Amino acid sequence: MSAEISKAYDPKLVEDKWYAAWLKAGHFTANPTSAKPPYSIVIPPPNVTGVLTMGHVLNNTLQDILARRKRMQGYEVLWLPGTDHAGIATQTVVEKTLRKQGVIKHRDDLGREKFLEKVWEWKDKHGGIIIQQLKKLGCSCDWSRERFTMDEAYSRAVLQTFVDLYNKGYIYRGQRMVNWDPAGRTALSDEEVIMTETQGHLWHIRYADEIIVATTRPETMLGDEAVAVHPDDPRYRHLIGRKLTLPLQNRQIPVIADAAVDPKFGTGCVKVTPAHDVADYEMALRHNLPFNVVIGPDGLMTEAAGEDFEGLDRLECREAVVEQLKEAGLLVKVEDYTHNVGYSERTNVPIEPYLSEQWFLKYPQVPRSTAAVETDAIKFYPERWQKTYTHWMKNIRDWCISRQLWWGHRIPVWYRGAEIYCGLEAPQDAGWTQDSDVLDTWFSSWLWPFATMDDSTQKKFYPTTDLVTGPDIIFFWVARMIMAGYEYTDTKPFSNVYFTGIIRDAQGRKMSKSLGNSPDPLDLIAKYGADGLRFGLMLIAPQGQDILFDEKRCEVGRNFMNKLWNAARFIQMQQPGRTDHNAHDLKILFEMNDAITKVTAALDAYKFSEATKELYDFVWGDFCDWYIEASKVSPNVTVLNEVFNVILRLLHPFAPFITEELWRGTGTIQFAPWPTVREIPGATAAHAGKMDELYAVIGAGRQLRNDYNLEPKKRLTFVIKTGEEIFLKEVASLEKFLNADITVNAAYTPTGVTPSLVTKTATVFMVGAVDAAQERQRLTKQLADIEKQLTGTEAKLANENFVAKAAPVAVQREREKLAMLREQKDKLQALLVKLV
RNA sequence: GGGCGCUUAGCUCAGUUGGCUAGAGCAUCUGCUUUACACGCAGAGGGUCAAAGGUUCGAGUCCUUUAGCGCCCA
Repeated sequence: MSAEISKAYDPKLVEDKWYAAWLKAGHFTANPTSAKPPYSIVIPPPNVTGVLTMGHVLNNTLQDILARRKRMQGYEVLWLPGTDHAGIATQTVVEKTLRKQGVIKHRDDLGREKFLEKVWEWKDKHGGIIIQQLKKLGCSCDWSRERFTMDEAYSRAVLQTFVDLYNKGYIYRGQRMVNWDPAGRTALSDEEVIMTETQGHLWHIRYADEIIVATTRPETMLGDEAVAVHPDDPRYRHLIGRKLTLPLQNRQIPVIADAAVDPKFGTGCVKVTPAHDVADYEMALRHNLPFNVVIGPDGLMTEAAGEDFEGLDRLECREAVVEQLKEAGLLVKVEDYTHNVGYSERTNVPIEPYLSEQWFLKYPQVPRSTAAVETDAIKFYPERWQKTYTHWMKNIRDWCISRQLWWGHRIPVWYRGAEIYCGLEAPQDAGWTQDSDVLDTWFSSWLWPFATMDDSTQKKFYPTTDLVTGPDIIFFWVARMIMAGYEYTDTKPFSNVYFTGIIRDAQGRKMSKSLGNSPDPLDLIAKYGADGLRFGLMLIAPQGQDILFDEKRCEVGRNFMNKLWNAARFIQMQQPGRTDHNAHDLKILFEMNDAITKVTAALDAYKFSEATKELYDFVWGDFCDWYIEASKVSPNVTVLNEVFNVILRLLHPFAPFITEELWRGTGTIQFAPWPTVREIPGATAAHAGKMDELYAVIGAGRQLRNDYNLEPKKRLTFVIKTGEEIFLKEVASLEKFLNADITVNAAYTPTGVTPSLVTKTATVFMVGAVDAAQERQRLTKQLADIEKQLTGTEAKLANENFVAKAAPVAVQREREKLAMLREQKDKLQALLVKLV
């Protein structure tokens, strides 16, 4: 620390400097040959082309806190970073950009290879941004081990996994109804579909004299192959087996009976569109109906839809169909109707059920993975996510893993006529064509905890210890990693999973780019410092609760860093003096031990905001408000330094930069030992209690001063009436705190009107100021307060049940309280009598 | 329809296995260039703990029901 230290803390002069120094020293690099016990955590890989959001700030601050504390606790720490290729998101962004630039209309214009070149170019240009941003935040990742899901070695592991699961029979190909994203022109897994309650209509259409069907999607009628009724529905039994003419298409379709029909829905007869509805598809299989595809993969109507409709977008077609039905007099009525519609997580367009040839995975290791979480072999924080996990695992369905994209790991399967070959390399002989699909991005990220590690790293650091992620990807990622871990490493991939809350804006809305309510973390870092941002956020991030973020929070963090900075300035200005432990020293040393205990326990339990609050209160309240103020009377520089040293160490995981800057110990604070409680003679809870009473008297004195509007500058005179010894010893500090001349006198009797306040063990008299009326009012109010409490306590003790059944400690406590309150009451009454 | 969570001061939230007068930060009000800090100091006001019922000597805390909000799954 330089001799001249500025009044206000400026993080800009500190943060980048230290981060560069840490990198240069290689402090974040994990050593697999170390003798220290291992601690490891893998980053949830952000989208390679993404930028830092508040969600990332939260998530990565938590991981950094875990990693930094473990380093201080003597672990060999690996925090493994990396990015995800995010197939559909990245491809969409690149395609959109090229389109805007006028380079192409569609990726087909470039062709697969050229397009992929463009994506790689994009990745090289934008791929590093989020990594740089994580560094700004102070993340202590081992950058030498940074991985990308499309790295050569990683890709090989992904393909190897596919081949292996194929050979084991877990992977199969089949013609199925899948969730189709017509904008991305790809299949999606169930998890990528977001069900949204949508206001729509229910159109009632007359198919024949007696048959009216109700539908939310009239455009699909062009592909109808039947009308179905419930077999026991008396209204329609006589129609089963008959044929009717499908309106607009003039095709003959049968009336069939199927128990899946709900007689209560609409009129009780439903249209059956085998190729465009999941339930209808199942029904068609049962009844051997043809699959008539009228909506193409691009969301446009096909030739089969008829010449009036071919080429129309599915939503335009809906209007056109309704219009023609209306003209034909077949539209019976239209009702408003609220129903759930699936939207693509990525492109935000309504999902189309679509019949296509896709690859599916039957999940391996399901029972073992389910049990792991149920038995706490893998522990979830907060615990309640267990239920969500278990429910999903017990209702697990095969995973559609093929995507009709170009950006990703291409499926390692080749075809030649009816022959299929699955392997890491293409077959040598001629005539083979590779499957054109790529794998779902999550099919690569489920291998992340181990596929990112080379052998020696794995040997030391796998399985990993903690995982920090959002509950929104519990199925996408967490569950799948557990299954992959057991399948490929025969062990769990991590022991603890901490689920963060979701960051929302001050109005509780999810932060999103389109709403523009997501502040740029880099702006916040520039304004408040990374430490301030981290600390402010940690203060409001309780376990498992969503976080309503407001920029004001960062101010609290910044102010706290400034407070810490100025405490350091104060200490720096002190001259060595006294070395004994006075009452204030013992008090702060007790509180220090208490803080060490509480912060350690909170972090052990993953209660980050509790730890942060404890630090805030200890530093600002105990240390700055009381101990530094007391030090102004007579400092003990050794104790000031010892306590401050502990503060810096406790705070380092939360605020790495400023603590390193202020650190006066040897070497970097990053490897300074995590504080532990030290036995200090006299630094007891009993002593701290006495000191709290002293502080209460100071509070009473200040209150008297304020109540009588006396300036802080004005020197006052107080008499403290008490038999407590500590007050006699602390006259000097009382005088400093109260800016007053203090007399301690156990037998004091005031003459005339003397404002006073009664505390638990003392009465504080402010000698000299006079206002009988005001004083009577004050004392009366205080007396009323005491009497109210007294009534409650008396009632409690008068209750035989309480005395008989309550814990003896509780009863004893009440008795002591009663005695104290009676004493206070007597004192107040005596004072009031004198005022008359 | 099933599951989970939330409801405490104007705002955002703490509140351990039930037990001192329910706390903090922000905001508000009063007074302060007190020689670490106005990103500060001292003090004050502000709450029927969503509602009802129950268990208990005692409920913000445990149980039941209801209402509102949010999320997940069908």
